[in-house]
Amino acid sequence: MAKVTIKDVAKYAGVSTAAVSYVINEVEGKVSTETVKKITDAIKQLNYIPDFSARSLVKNESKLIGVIIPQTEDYKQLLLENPFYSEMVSGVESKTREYGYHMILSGVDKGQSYLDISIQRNLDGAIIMGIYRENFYEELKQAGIPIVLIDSYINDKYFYRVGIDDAYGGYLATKYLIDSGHRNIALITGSIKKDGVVEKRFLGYKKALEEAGLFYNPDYVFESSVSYQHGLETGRTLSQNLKEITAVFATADLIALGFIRGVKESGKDVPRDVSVIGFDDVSVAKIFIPPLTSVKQDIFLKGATAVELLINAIEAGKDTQSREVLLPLRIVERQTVAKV
Amino acid sequence: MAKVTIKDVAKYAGVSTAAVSYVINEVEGKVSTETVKKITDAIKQLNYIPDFSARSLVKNESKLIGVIIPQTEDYKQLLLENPFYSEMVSGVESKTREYGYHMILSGVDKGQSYLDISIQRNLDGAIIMGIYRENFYEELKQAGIPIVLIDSYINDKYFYRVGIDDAYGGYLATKYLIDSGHRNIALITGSIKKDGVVEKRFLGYKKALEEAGLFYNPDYVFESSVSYQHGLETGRTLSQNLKEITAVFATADLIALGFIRGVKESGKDVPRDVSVIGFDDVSVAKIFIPPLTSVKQDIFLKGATAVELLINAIEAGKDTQSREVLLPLRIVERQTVAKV
DNA sequence: TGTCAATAGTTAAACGTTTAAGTCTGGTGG
DNA sequence: CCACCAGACTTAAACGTTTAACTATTGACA
Repeated sequence: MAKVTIKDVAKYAGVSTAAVSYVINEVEGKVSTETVKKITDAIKQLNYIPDFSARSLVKNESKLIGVIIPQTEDYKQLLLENPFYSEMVSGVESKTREYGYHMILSGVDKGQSYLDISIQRNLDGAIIMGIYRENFYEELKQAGIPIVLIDSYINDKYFYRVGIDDAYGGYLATKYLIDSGHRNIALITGSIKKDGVVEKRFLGYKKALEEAGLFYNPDYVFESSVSYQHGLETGRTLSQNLKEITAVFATADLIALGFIRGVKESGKDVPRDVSVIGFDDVSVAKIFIPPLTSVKQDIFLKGATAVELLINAIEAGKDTQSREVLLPLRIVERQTVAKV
Repeated sequence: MAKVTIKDVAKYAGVSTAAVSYVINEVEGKVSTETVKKITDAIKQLNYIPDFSARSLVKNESKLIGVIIPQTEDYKQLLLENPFYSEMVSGVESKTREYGYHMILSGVDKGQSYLDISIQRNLDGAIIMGIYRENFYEELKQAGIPIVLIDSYINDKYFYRVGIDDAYGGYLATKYLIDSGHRNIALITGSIKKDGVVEKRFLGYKKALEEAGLFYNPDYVFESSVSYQHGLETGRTLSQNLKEITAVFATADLIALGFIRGVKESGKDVPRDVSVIGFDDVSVAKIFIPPLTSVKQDIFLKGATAVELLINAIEAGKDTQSREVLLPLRIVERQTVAKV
């Protein structure tokens, strides 16, 4: 069954391919209403569906956007097991489809530049989640397409950005613990890199302590990777000698969950022996036992918003309203922090 | 910065575009080694990257595969929050990239046929996860491309399939509970549809009971949706009057997790008051408290295997070895079932 | 010396669209 | 009645590749 092309439609309707193209693209005043009818009928009859590759070639637009999410260290596997990313991708797909685009979800191979796929596929735009090596962004600009960065503090006007106020989030979490009566609050966190999301949260933590007249104790920060494993390990060690620490702010829910597990393994309890607050409010946070108190951000919306920014930029050209949107944050109280 | 095309390369190297094309496609014996060198140099110099749209047009292959996963009932959102699907997608992406393909991840809109995107994008193949309405498959066949179905019992030789032996899995789970000394075993499950995955697991459950000389009691099966919510609710109601039930087989981890939560809410404990075994061994199962005993399948591998089957079919044409692969299953013992 | 074949290229059509430029056919206004 | 124009189309080039068919050169061999 050979592919039905615009030529078949033209022949069937007894017109030129140009006429057909005009009605597909709804060009005004080029073809009379009766001919339009003939053509739309033919399209229906033959079940014609345009070929985006061919269109892409001449119009230089593909209705395709690229989405990259971080990978494991061996570059083999997307961090899609992390609910944070999968929820975000879900938001992206939803809006993408709503706008009549499709999305290519991909990681980037070791040596490869993201530029490659952008050119190969003629991407109209791209959404990048998370942080990459510095010159990655320079490569990206070469592509010459609109790009939105999610959760990045890269200060470059070329990029559109959607994120949250991470410093405020860190502040919020810490203040919540302080307001609950805690004084000695540990921080369990991924690696604190200059201008990274994690650093901002850390800064918020410090600010809240300071504001409350509390002493910032570097011994209270446990810095490693943002992973369940890191939480688990510090939960284990920390609960051996809990000394004066009564509460913990984990800069990601996954860390918090690991921590709680580590604590429980050691026979202690959350929140009886130590309180925990997480960050992100990933979907598992609420089904966990005990349900995790966390700084909630709307992850699905984050993905969806990125698409809106992007498609605005693609279609409106330069004159898009905002280059940056910050989504709201709020504490959701569940059962992992005790009032003292 | 205009796009660099094969013509630019040809001009730069002082040859025809055909020659360039031959070296890109590594056609043997068409161009001399020295000319190859000239051309590859030119490609490097100009940083030329082929345009897949153009290639797709003439070769009628896009190096693009489509991946559809189920959606929420309003068709707005992918079931990507469900770790089962996100892990599988991760497996798909990994292998896809390894083979030099890209993947379009998409849901299907209400009225739309999946055929549309297949034709629009010239997909080389597709992977369908989960179950859809019956005539969906008929539409799919129209596309004329290889398609692999994951977790489907559709009996149609057109499709490639990867799955597990669900009946065996159900049997395994139930037998494990029986071997642990349980006699009155409830089943909490999504809706049991003819030839669905869930029905097979149910059948396995019955078989294990039978084999052990136990009475199958229809009052012990709680059938609704495969969701955390369903588990939660039956956990709540069931723990009110636990009468003689001592163990529960949930046909999905998410259900099991909800159930445990419901039980705990009512002041009872797992596995003290009731044992629970899940199915799938989703990544959260092991980080849950208590860690969930479950029938493990390798979800990532499932996605990856689907890609391998698919790309074999695409590239080898008809003569691919197997049209169907069943992945192994095994119990992973954790802390939710008690020996009595 | 003439024939043939192998090697190393080139030419040009084709893939399925879009779109600027061209053509034809009736009007309409002067 | 002529010039002009608007409306409704068609023609054909272009987008960036691939590839079948062709050409030109060289060399081997009878």
